[in-house]
Amino acid sequence: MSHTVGIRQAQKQKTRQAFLDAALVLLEEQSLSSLGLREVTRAVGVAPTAFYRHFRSTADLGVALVDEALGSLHPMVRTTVSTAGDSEERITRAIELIAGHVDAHPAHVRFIARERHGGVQPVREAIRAQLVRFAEEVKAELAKDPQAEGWSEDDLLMLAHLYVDQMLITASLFLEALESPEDERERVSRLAARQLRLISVGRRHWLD
Amino acid sequence: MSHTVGIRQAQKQKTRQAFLDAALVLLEEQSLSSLGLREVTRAVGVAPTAFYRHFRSTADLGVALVDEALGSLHPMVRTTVSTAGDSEERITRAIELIAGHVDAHPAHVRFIARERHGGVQPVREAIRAQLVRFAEEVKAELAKDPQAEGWSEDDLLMLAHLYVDQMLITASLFLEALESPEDERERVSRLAARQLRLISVGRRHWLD
DNA sequence: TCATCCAGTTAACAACTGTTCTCTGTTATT
DNA sequence: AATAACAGAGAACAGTTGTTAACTGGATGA
Repeated sequence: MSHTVGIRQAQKQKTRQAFLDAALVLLEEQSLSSLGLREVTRAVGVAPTAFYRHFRSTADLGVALVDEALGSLHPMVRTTVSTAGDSEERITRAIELIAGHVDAHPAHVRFIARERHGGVQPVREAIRAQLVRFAEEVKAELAKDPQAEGWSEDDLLMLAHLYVDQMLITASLFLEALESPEDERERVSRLAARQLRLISVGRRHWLD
Repeated sequence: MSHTVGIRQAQKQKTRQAFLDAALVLLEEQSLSSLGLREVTRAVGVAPTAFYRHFRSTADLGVALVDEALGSLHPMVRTTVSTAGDSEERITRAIELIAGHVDAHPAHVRFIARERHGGVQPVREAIRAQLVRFAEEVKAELAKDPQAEGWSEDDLLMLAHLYVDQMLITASLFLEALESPEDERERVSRLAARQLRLISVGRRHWLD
C-alpha cells in the first residue's frame, strides 16, 4: 500500500522520536504526571505548539512510550523462557538476559517500573495490558515443557504471572544497582537466581 | 519528660495531620512529584505559607506519609507470618489480612505502590528502608519455624524478600479490584493463594 | 502581669504552565 | 504549474506555581 516513506513523514517521525527520547531522559528524575508539555518541547528544541502535531497530551506520549519500552522487551521474554538446557542453566541465562537488557535500556525499564502504578490511568492500563500479554506468552512457552503435564490452564497462567512479576522485580533491582560496583550487582544476581530456583522447586513438586 | 501536650502543639499536630490526609486524597489521581504545595494548602483550607511550618517541601511530606503508611502496616506483617496452623490455613489467613488492610487503608497502599519506584528519591529510599526492615522481621519469624532447620541466613532473607514482594503485589491487585464486583476479588484471592502455595511447596523441598 | 514565642495570614514577586489563533514555508497532489 | 496539505513558529491569554518578607494574635513561661 504505502511504498515511499516521503521526506515529509520521515521528518515527522524523526521529530516524534525526538519527543520520546527527550521525555525518557526527563522521566529519569520525575514521574509522568509531573512532566510538562513545554518541558519536553524545550528539551527537543522546538516550539511548544509543535507538541500537538504528535500527541494529544503528555498522557498520550506516555502510552506511546509504553509501546516502545515493552515492544523492545518482547523478544527478551520469549528467549528467556524458551531457552534450552537444564533448570539451573536456564536460570543463569535468564538473569543474564535481564541484566543485559537493563544495561542496554535503563530508561525504558525505569519508566515501566515507575508508571506501572503511576498517576496516569491510561498509561497504567497500557502497561497492564502488555504485561497480561507477556504472561500469556510465557504460559504458552511453559505449556510446551514436558514438566507442564497435568497442570491446569489456571495454574499455568498463575505461574506465568509469578515469572513476569519476578522478572520486573529483578529488573528493578538491577536498575538500582546500575551505578554500584560490580560486587553489588553480583549480589543481586545471586539473590534473583535463588528466588527463581525456589520457584522452580515449587514448580517441580506442584503436583504432589 | 514532656507531660502536658499543650493546646498549641495539639493544634499544630492537628493541622499537620490535615496536611497528610489531604495529600493522600490528592495522591489518588497523581504522583507525588506533581503534587503542588499550594494544591495541598488549598485542600486543607489554609494559607500556602502555612505549609512551611510543617514541611520543608512536598518531598518531605512524602517521607512523613511513608512513615504513616508503613507504620500502620507493621502489625499486619508480624501477624501475617507468625499465624499458627498448617500451611494452607496460614495462606488463607494471610490473604484475608492483606485484603482487609487494603479495604481499610486503600490510599496508603496506593501511595506505597506508586512511590516505591516513583520520581522522588528521598521517598523511594524511605520506602526501601522500611521494606528492608519488613524483610528482616519476616526473616526472624521464619527462623522460628521448625521448617527453617538447615537453612542458611542468606536463604532465609531471600525467602523473606520473596514474601514481602509477593505481599505488595497481592495488595496492589486487591487495590485494582477495590471497585470491582465480589467475584473479581475472589479471583484475585485464589490467584494469590496459589502463588503463595507454590512458594510454600518450593520452601518445603528447598533442601532436597 | 508582661515579654516571648510561633502557627497561620496577607501581599507581592518572577517564572512557569496548557491552550488558542494566526501565520510561514516546504512537501505532496493534481 | 497551480493547489492543497501540514509540520512547525510566533505571540498572546489567563492561571498557576514556589518562595520571600513583614505582620497578627493567641498560647506560653518567667
